[in-house]
Amino acid sequence: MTAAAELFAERGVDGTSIDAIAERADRTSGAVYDHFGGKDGLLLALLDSWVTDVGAVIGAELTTATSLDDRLAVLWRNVSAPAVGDGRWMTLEFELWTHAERNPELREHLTRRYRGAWRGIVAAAGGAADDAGDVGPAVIGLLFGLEMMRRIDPGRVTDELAVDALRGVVAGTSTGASRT
Amino acid sequence: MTAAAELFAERGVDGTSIDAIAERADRTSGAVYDHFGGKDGLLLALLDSWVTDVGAVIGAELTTATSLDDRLAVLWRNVSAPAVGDGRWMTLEFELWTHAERNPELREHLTRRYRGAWRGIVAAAGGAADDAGDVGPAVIGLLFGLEMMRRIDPGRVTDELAVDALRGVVAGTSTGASRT
DNA sequence: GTCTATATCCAGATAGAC
DNA sequence: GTCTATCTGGATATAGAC
Repeated sequence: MTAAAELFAERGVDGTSIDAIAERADRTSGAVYDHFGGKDGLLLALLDSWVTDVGAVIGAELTTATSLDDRLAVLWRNVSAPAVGDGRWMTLEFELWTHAERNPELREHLTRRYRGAWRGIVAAAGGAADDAGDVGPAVIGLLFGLEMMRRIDPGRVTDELAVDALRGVVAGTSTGASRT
Repeated sequence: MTAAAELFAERGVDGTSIDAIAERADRTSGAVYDHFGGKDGLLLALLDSWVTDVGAVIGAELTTATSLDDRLAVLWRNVSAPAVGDGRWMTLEFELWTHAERNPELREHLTRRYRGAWRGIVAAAGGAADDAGDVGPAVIGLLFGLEMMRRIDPGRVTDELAVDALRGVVAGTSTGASRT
């Protein structure tokens, strides 16, 4: 799975053959098929493992963050410069999303996964624990979108910009936000 | 190019062969190579054509939108339910981004393209025309990220949520926003 | 659990004729 | 500007032995 994560990040999922993965892991393709059933199964297994790791890191860092801005900065840091993987897992995450668009089984898996993440955001981003609705998708969406923009023009998306934008989204989607 | 756009959206860029594109266009692969030089050239041409179309639609719709919320709704509608293409161009856009991650030439092209888009956002989203910095990447990032979330769970990301979140981001990243 | 060997198929790309 | 023909390489997936 480590070999697959590396190669997927380097060459993309479609650009990586099972043989290449097996070779990097000092195995043969037969073993990969036996374990994961194919590339999709490997993708799913990888996805699950990654979510666990990043979630754990964020959870740990949040316990030492006091202000809202600190907590938002923790989220952003784990997206823009994560300690997990080789620091490029967002590339892989976007690719998983693309694949899910055309694979119903994978899409259902992602739906479940993201619903959990959205729920987790409420505690991290707001104080309003009763607001289980809009903050989650808005904050995660913004985190992902900002990272996309940052990859396109790294100098343009600063940490300060990210926290400013996140604070705005939290204010705009929390319960009781003013609506024009 | 229409054939390519359709097939890319249906099966993904890597899942589409030049032969398949040529066949749908009632041509042969030789003609495609002659015109675009290969799949990457075709991708670039497609990208340019799409930007022109969507930009024109948004520009037209913005002239009839008066309030800030109306203008933000115009932006969101053209991302979540665009009139251009078969309504699924965001899938293609995300895939182009993924390819750009591993193709410097394509990435430079995207950087130029997005810088233009960010500039265009200032007029649409704010009143503050002097604030050429943070609003653009923040708003486009949020639009893209929200659309990602909507694809994962369509019922969860309503138009109202999107406009609320966009309004928050505009407030948070405009000049003079309060910083804690 | 992993290997070898192989079946089957399709990809990108180019040369040269029309 | 488009075609046919073809070279060359690599992909998925499985069967069966160890």
